[in-house]
Amino acid sequence: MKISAKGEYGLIALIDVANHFGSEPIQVRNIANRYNIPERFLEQIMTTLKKAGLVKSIRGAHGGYQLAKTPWEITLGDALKALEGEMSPMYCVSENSKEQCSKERLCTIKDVWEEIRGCIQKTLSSITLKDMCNKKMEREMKATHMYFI
Amino acid sequence: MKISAKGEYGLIALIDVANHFGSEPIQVRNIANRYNIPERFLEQIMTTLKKAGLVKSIRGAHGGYQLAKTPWEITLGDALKALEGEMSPMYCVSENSKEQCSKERLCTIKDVWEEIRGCIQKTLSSITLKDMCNKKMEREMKATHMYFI
DNA sequence: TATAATTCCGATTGGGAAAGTAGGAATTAG
DNA sequence: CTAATTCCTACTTTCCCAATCGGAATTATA
Repeated sequence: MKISAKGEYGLIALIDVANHFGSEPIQVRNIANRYNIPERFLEQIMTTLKKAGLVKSIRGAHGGYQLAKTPWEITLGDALKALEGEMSPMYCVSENSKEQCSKERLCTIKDVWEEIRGCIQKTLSSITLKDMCNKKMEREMKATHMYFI
Repeated sequence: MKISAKGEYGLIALIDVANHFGSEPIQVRNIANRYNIPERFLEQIMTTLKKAGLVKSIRGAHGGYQLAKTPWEITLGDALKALEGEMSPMYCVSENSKEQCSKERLCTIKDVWEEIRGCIQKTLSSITLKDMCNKKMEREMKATHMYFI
């Protein structure tokens, strides 16, 4: 029950792009170097994020990626749904579960999975990229003793 | 982010054993047949549950498995922890994460994983096998129109 | 005591997905 | 024109889950 490297890398990259919101596009190569992520792998992950409408790309020299929306319009839930599929512990409680489980009528466990899916989703959809950026800034200020006052 | 077949089968089996609490031991073969689980695979899973101290085994003819505690002393959290390892979305927030992540001091995502781990754990540790048995009985009564009154 | 029913132990296999690699096409700034 | 970049498609490699297998050890019972 762990998220994959794709999910982790993708989140890191997306937050990094969010941290540069409003400025020049960010290149895959830079992100990959900053966080020690295999470049060609991250390339593909960015494509996923683009298809999901979370980032937009600018091709050619000086190209790169930018957020497709504002940082407070994108939640971690959006991001992980694009990267990992819906964060649910069991297929039977995923949104796109086509075929209904044959044992559903007598299954007592499904309710549990449903509850867990719910609390995960609630948490993830309450946190925006903006929140993550803010938190990062706080952290860095503490780490470098750059307090206001 | 899905639980494995091992986790699912194991939970089903454990609940089944709980449903027979107080009576004769239940055989792997029977459980496997009842729920259409590969018998030899379930065998191994039961070993896992036994090592975790959730069931006890009786060897030889007329042997089988019984709960090692009462159904209200075992939570779904206990069971899944034995079967799947701790239910957390990321290694860095698992109890037994030996080596601390080198980027931890500046990592803003860990808090999120921690929160998710917490809510999953809270849910799972609040539900006992007894609860599952009760729920099952309710379901079956409804399904067969055996209402009291 | 022989037999059948079990759990127990260790090894092995097969498949599929995750993780990463690779080549080159298309696009664009300078 | 050139260098920097994304884009597209395919391939490889690695790993682990799921399942299978053979047989040993244990035990009730006929």
